Amino acid sequence: MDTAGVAADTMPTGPCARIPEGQSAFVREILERVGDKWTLLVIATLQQGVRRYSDLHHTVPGISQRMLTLTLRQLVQDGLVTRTAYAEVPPRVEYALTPLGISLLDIVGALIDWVSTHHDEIREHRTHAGQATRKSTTKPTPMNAKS
Amino acid sequence: MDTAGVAADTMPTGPCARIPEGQSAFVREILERVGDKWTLLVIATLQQGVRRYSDLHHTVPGISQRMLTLTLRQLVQDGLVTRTAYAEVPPRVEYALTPLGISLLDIVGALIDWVSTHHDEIREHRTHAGQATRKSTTKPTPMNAKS
DNA sequence: CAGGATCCAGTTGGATACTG
DNA sequence: CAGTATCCAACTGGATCCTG
Repeated sequence: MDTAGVAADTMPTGPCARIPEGQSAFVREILERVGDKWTLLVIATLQQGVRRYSDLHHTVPGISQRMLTLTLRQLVQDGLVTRTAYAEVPPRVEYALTPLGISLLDIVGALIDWVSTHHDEIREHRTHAGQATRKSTTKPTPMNAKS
Repeated sequence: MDTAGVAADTMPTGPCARIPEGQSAFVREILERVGDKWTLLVIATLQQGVRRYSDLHHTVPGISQRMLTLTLRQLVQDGLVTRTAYAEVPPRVEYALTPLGISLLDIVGALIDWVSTHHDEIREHRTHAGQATRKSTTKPTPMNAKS
């Protein structure tokens, strides 16, 4: 899958192809959206259907009420999740993914898949890192005879 | 917008359809890898070819030496980027993406593409959010539970 | 030029307690 | 049950100075 060229439309590979500043703003926007600690986890849980607050609190291991509330509120505000509150005596609130949220989850699935595929490869690098990164013993074209 | 019945009725996957704990660990690993402030930006810059330290420092707007060094070191350690140091009088170090890093960038491209497509949609939600998310005045089916 | 070391501000996020 | 509010520890990341 390393040979697949999916979306490189706005990324010209020319010699002077510096990174567009607008593009970096986009990258930032992604990270601020899904790059926090719980957003993706909540979305992934919501993928399996409508969930109540306590359900989410129980399903996502280790999340606090504060973080769950904050994450959900952000997701609702961004239109990725719907919130439905029932005015019952025991309060009941249900959260569900919107089509927009589902589409995001679809993209994220590819990322999860990537990590599942390469995470052992990465871990291998992490363990004994630093043998080819040494001073260039292979000598590509060093020593420009500066002096 | 208010059609929250996206997949509400579809409650399959049985009672034990909770999110796999191993999966959440994977999600975490993704975020800790590419979810920081600069990693994706550096990778995106490296997509355009081999870059020197100062090149990266100049190309990625606003990054500090500390963060550039830390990000690069992490990427090299994970096997996503190669580091080549030339033993010249003016030190020269070049960074380049490995096939693994390229494959990651390919996945991330899809994410960028998603944001490019839906970011105006999200912004629209963010601006006037909070009218359909109110207490259910429509009274869906507030059936009194048993107790 | 490339990067290490240190200090410090801003932010994230967890634990707890309280409310409607 | 479904949050809200407050406090606080940990981490992130920027600025600056220093080294090979």
